[in-house]
Amino acid sequence: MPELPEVETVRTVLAPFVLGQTVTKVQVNLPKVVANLQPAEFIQKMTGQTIQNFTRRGKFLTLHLKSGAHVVVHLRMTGTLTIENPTAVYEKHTNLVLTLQSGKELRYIDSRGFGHWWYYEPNQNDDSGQNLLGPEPAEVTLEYLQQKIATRNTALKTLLLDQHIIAGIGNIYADEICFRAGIRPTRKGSSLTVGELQKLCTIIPAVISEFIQFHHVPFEVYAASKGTSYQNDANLAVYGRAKKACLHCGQTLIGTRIGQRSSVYCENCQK
DNA sequence: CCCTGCCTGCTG
DNA sequence: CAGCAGGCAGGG
Repeated sequence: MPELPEVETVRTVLAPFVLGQTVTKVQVNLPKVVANLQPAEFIQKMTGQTIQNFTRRGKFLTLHLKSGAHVVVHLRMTGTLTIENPTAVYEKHTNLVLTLQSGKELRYIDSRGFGHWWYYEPNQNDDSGQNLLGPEPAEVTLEYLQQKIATRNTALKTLLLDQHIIAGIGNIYADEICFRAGIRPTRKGSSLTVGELQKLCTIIPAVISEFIQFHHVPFEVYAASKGTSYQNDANLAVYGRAKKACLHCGQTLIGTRIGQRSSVYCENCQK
């Protein structure tokens, strides 16, 4: 569910509540959430740790602990993180809870249970997948796209969704990027002109950073929606708008499937 | 490369 | 009720 801009929102909104905090208690309510440890081991290793930094890479979040260990969190489709007082009612599917020295709780809620947490000791190899990610959208260059996109006989949309090529783009922003670039998501990477690759190079970071801005909400707003409202709907040009009028030309937007993912584009504005 | 499984919940 | 959901790994 959350893509890079949403994950970045989670990070910036929650950072003030977790930085410098010591974990006083750990609850694991759904064992499989912790991907690389048994719940009891995770609880034992995490209790008493101090959170020194909270970073994002693609759609992955990392809690850096003062001990040198680190914890990776991936929200997948439905994972959310919230800060609550211990007295607050527990949402259904509250799968993991870290109680902080402030008295507040960092709660991980995930109805589908696809998301994961990984714990790594200081010198342990991080096999969460975040080390295999492509560059952040802001780091993409024309040369890189020529090498990774222009050589591929695969739909542009599918390539944009590949985290090994570029980190952080999901189904929403893949469609939005294609629309903004005026390129049909069905186009093969190999069919793109240098001009189009150049356009992508500018538009990919622009769209991602714009939505990070849109999502910048005060904690109260974030908390009120239980970490699920990212305030992006009003700013989406094509995602979720199949059969509606294109905001640029008025033509009916096409809804289709590309690589098993729902996709929307404008036949007139995108070539 | 395509396809499935992982899960629950919401929508038509 | 079927079908679909903003993600990803694993297998063929």
